This record gives sequence, C-alpha cells and structure tokens, in this order.
Amino acid sequence: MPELPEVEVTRLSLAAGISGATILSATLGKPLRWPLGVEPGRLTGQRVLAVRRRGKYLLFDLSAGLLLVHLGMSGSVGFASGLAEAGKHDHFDLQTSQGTLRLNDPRRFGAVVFASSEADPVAVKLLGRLGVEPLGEDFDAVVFYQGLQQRKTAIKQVLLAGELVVGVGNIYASEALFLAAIRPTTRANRLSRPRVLRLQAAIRQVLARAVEKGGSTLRDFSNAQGESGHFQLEAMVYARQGQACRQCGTAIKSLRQGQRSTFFCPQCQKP
DNA sequence: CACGGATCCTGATGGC
DNA sequence: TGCCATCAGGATCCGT
Repeated sequence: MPELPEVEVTRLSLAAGISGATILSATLGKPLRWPLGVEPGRLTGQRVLAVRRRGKYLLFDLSAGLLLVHLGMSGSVGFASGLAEAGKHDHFDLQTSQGTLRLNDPRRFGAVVFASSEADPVAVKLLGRLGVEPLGEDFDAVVFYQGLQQRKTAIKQVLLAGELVVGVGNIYASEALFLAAIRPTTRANRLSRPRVLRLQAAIRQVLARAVEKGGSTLRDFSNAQGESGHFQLEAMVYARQGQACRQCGTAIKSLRQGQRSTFFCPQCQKP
C-alpha cells in the first residue's frame, strides 16, 4: 500500500492535527516488525513537536526523542478523537491531548521504533543507508547516473532497493519506467545519460502527481482522515497486463522480478 | 560489495 | 466454515 506518496499524504493529513499535542499514553497490540525499543510509559508526557518523512518512514519529533513509524505493506495510520476500541489489526495507539493516532496493519510488516534522536544508532540503522529524497533538491541526475553505473542489476530492482533514491515502490517503479520509456529489465549500468535524465524526471513527476492525487487506492489506502486516493485510476501500466497500452494500444505485459510483479509496454519501453 | 533468494504475516481471490 | 495455491503497496538478512 504505502510508497512515498502514500506516506507523504498520511503525513500531510496528520501533521496539523497532532503537532503540539501531549502524549497521554501509548498502547501496543501484536508485535510489529521491530520492538518499540522503549517502555510505552516513557512516551507519556512528551510533546509531539512535528511530523516529518524520510523515505517511507514517518518521523515524529518528540520533546525528548524520535518516534519512527513505517507502514510496511499493509499499514495505514488514522488520527481522530473518540476512537472505538482497538480492532483486530490495530497494533499501536498513541493517545494524545488532541486525538489518537492509530496504526492499523494486518500483515504487520510495519514498525514503530523509538530513538533518542536521529543520531541514535537505532535510527541510524534504519535511516542511515537510505538514498536521496526524490522530490528534494539532492536528487541530481548526474549523481543518479553515476550510481546507476555501479549496478548491473535490472533498473527496476535498483529503484526498489532505495539505496540511490528512496520512496519508489512497486507501483511507481513500473509507472516511472513507463514514463521514461525504459524496459524494467534493462541493466542499470547500460542506461545512457539522456535516458537517466528522463528517468530522474519521470520519478519526480510520477511521485509528485501521486501526492497531488492523494495516493493510490489499489486495495485499501486511506489517509489519516480515512479518505481514499485516486492515483490508481490513471495508472499507465500497473496491474494492466493484457490491456491496451494507453499510448500505443499494444498489450501490456507482466513479469516477475525478485518475487515482485512488473508491468510494462513492450512497444513503448525499450531495453 | 553487489546480487539473488528466502523470509516475516494476514487476507483476498480463483481454480479445483 | 471446502481446500489449496498464489498473490499483495516492503525491507532485511544470509549465502555466494
């Protein structure tokens, strides 16, 4: 569910409501991907100063610490007052003076981790090796090209790895490669500079557009107010195998790369 | 170091 | 309340 746009949409829908709130209590459900790393009671009394995002992580700046939240494959966060009792897949509640933040995550690949600061080894382990932010100024086409030159893997898998640029997940990788007219199986180090330039622009474009549209709702994505996104309505290739390419009419193909589905137009996208 | 594969977990879907 | 296989938006760990 959550790639960068969904996480950013979540952040935007959450930040104003929770900023400035005082934490009243924290409640854990079933175990998530990693332990919280602190007694929930230690969060009590802290203030939520701001909500930031790094890659697909939500970062909650607290008065004395940093709370890292990852939505995994199936997570979503809600923020509201007067919530019902936690349901089967609600695994983390943060009760605050301004409402309750609740993480719902059926598959539990998500995570909630406490770190004393961004310099805490716990945070460094999770954030330290992340690539640049695709929508930030640091996403430079020349640097991107140089990074790609070091990889012989298929370009799509390099994008998913997030070591050069973060936030591009399985949907947007296929979409960005379509926009850039690049076959997902093309080896990263075989892409010419002009093609990398196009890819860099395509990544920015597709992610920015998805944020604008409120994210994807392939299955069940919703923001912190429970509203769905609409990006999937305009997917060019994702989950469209067998259907006509919106650009040339050729049937969209699908294949598996590293146990993930990939979609592409064999006519529009060149090796 | 870069790579490919297995792995965590639950639910939806489709074939039989 | 059928059973089984496959697939789903992520990211880490482990062997080579």
